[in-house]
Amino acid sequence: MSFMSSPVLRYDQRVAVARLHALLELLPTALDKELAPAGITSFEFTLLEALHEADGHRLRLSALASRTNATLARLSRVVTSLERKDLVMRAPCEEDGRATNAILTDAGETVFAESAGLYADAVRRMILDGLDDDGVDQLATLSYAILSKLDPERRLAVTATGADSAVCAADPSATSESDPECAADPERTQ
Amino acid sequence: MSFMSSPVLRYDQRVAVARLHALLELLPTALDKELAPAGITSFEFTLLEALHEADGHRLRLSALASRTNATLARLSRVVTSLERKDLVMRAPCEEDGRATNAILTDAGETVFAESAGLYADAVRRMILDGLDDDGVDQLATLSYAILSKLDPERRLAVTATGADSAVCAADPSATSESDPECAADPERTQ
DNA sequence: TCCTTTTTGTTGTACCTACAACTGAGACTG
DNA sequence: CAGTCTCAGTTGTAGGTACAACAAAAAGGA
Repeated sequence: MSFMSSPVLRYDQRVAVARLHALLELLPTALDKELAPAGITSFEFTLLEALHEADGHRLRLSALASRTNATLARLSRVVTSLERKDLVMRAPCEEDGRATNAILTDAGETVFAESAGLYADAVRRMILDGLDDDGVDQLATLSYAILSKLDPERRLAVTATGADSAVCAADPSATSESDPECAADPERTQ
Repeated sequence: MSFMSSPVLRYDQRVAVARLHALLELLPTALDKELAPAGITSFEFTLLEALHEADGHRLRLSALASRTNATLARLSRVVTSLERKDLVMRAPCEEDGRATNAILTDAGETVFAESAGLYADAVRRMILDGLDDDGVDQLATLSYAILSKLDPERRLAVTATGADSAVCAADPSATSESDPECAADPERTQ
């Protein structure tokens, strides 16, 4: 019990971590500000995007939680908020009485379409623009490496193996026999 | 007005951004959980660390804001909270009647010392462990590239040029003639 | 069938953060 | 010195998020 992992980090490690920390502090707020004109947050955009890409424009809350890397509790509240703005509807799931589907409304689809450009521009301007192809590749690899340590059991959509993991537009055959009424996805955040 | 920057991103870009987004969502919470045993948040640790490294264990609130990439409003509240826990004291600045110094107390020093190992371990386990030296270097470079776009005027400590930028343990001669009574640092967050 | 466990959400509570309005102290001008 | 401007911090308010306790449905066992 005398040495424990050395208490301090190397200088270059500290620099890297400090910068990452600054990024964690600043980027979310900055992204949110870019989407403010559309009346939604960056997280809400991700949610609308997940619904847009989903079969039947609907997804179970637990599936949404997995896609958006959020807690079910958080998701429930955000969906309630989006419901008040008429961007999303709730509908009970026919197949499973416990489950609830979140469904993108027409108004939600409109807002998503409007904010998609806004979001893409923001992402380009604040993240991608200075990076060459190698940089993008490194960003993906590094992020994945860290995420893997945060989610070793690969319960999240981002760390899931397979082509549909992060951003594929819909995964038509994700669950074998489920009809569009109940979008499935067994994984959840916590 | 017919083409606007192409509305969608390339697949590899979307993957990288989605992963980064997941990181922004998950890492802060995960880090906070690691520090919970010490009774402070990751942000509070950064604040204590900044004070610990500062000359005379004191820093003006605006300087702290710059170091921690936070708003002055936020900082004011966090310092109040730390004051209630006796980890930090407030003292008016002798040189400038407007300014307030935050001073690390002995108890604060103790908590910092205790949580430093906790934090270093967490950072290693959740961020650094899977990365080789190239990875660390890429992380630093990528983060800096993005931060530069968020803070083009280099008002923040992380993006400041010079050796004291991110993590140097104290910068003894930061301000030419200021005595330890009033730690200076003209830059602020907003 | 009855009982227990797991899964899916929901909600009470507490805390944290952003934004904007505000106070008080220097600085600068005439 | 009055008037104005800027700077440093504080605080009201609103909204977001986490954690834990909860209810209801489904699954699994004896």
